[in-house]
Amino acid sequence: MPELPEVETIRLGLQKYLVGHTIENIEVRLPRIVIGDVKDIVGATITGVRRFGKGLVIDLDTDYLIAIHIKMTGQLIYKNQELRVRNQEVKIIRDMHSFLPNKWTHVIFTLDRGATLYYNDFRQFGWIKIVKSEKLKAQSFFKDLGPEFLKDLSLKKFTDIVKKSTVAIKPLIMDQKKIAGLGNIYANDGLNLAMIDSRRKASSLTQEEIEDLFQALETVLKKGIIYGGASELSFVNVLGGEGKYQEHFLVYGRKGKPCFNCGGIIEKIKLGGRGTYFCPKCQK
DNA sequence: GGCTTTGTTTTATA
DNA sequence: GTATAAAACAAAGC
Repeated sequence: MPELPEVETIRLGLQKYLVGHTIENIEVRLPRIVIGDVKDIVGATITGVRRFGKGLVIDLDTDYLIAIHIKMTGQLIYKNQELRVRNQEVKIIRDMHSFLPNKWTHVIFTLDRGATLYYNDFRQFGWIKIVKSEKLKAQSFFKDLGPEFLKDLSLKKFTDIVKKSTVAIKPLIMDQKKIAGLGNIYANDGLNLAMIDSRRKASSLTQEEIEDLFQALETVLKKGIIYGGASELSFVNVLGGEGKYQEHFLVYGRKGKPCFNCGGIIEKIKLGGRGTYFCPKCQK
């Protein structure tokens, strides 16, 4: 699912292709997705793209910005006349990506120089907010976001968070208010790599285990970014191409298969209301 | 038609 | 107020 590495993959693409483009028009096909007034940003030029946890921010040369959360199934796809040949070379993973706009296209940003940015979302969970830049940190989601891996989460901070919580370790590290960026894939895989039982009470982890987990989570997140994210459900990059991390899952989605670490058979349980994959043999 | 999927978001509880 | 838990929400595939 779109987690830190997937959203970072999108950010890198948007940063590369969108900066310098002017927004000429915005067509909103599903009003529920868009919060704020699109008229406020027509004519603005894109200056940069930032990421906060799983959230994206498109900065403009005006007082406004565009904040986007793609939740489970959102896609941001960039098309450009000049890139047409290149786009065709990108492997298409679902029919829904073949033609744009399609029935899951809810917002269409028409940019200058023949470019278009499509927002697709077949479950329609995502949102696009148009807000004054200074109000970003007052928005829900951004307001309560915790520190994040590979950015502003130090081992010390991580240790403090883990030690003072009585919640099971997996739901804890997936709590965006505590730590931003981890979702079900990377939380499961990181716990397997660190050989820690997802059900353990956070405060029961030793200092050594906390350090192992910190390292393991950074490792799987970096790996996710290197592979361009995991195209498990509907994730694609901004050119509509798929990521490769799903070919490297350690435990996520691998119920009944052998653990790469010890050969134990991976089990699936429900923890904190979410599917949890783990190896009962080596995750202690 | 019920169950499952996820990332918030809201509501309830301690 | 804080921490936690559980339910709700969205749509679609099986």
